[in-house]
Amino acid sequence: MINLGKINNFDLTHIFDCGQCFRFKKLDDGSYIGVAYGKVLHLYINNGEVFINSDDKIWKHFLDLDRDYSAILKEFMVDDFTIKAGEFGTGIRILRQEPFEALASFIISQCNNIPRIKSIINTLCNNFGNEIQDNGEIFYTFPTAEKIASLTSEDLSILRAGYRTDYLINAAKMVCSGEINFKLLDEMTLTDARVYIMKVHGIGAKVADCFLLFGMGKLDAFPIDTWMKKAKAFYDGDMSSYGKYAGIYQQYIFYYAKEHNLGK
DNA sequence: TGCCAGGCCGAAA
DNA sequence: TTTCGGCATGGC
Repeated sequence: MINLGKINNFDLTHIFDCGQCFRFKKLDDGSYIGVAYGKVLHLYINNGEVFINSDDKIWKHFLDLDRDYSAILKEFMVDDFTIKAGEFGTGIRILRQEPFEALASFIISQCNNIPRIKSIINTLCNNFGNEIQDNGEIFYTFPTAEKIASLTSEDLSILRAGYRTDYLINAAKMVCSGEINFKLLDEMTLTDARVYIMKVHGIGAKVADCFLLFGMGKLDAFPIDTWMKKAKAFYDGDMSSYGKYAGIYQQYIFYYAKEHNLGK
């Protein structure tokens, strides 16, 4: 394992179990392991120092290591609610997930619970992803859009994903045909990107914002209104001036609100 | 058994 | 423009 040293605002549980990704699991020794970018990532923290199984530069990108989250938190925690949310979610980093994986995952997530989302995605990968090995153990990559586009809803019936299956196949086909172009999305403003992606059948405001935040790195996605309005029923925070990193702030709020059963 | 889950679609009001 | 039933399925 490679020692990355101390990384400020870096908590494995809050990163991998806050609901932004679905393919990482906690091992008995407290480390986390999963697959992203077609590779196995295994990491743990010991005495505040982060250890990682590979020095591939993709992990610096994936883990968003160049961003100063402590500065963001400092700016974020300004009132009772944001302080509680920020303290609760300390250590979250917004993962830079692969666009198609994020898109597919959040299509599957709709009107679903997290254990079942993980189960469906696990079945999807085990059956249609590519096999890779790490220390003699077998893992599976997330299937490509091309692979999913080649399948029928009957092929995917083993997922037991219900009506989401056709949404998934349709989105995969649109990615393959170029009707959805991630590079094009990359250049767009947040507003344009929302309009663009929501033209896809089965992608509404929620899935769109999750995809844009976790899959496209559009940190202004997932804006204030959804959870803050609900949270305001319990707290008096005002997030209106925090546009720049709204997405990150929103993940703190979302995580906190969900864990505390707020906004029902 | 019944409620609900990190929703969305399409029709009706 | 907002509201609402239906949708597949299984975790709890």
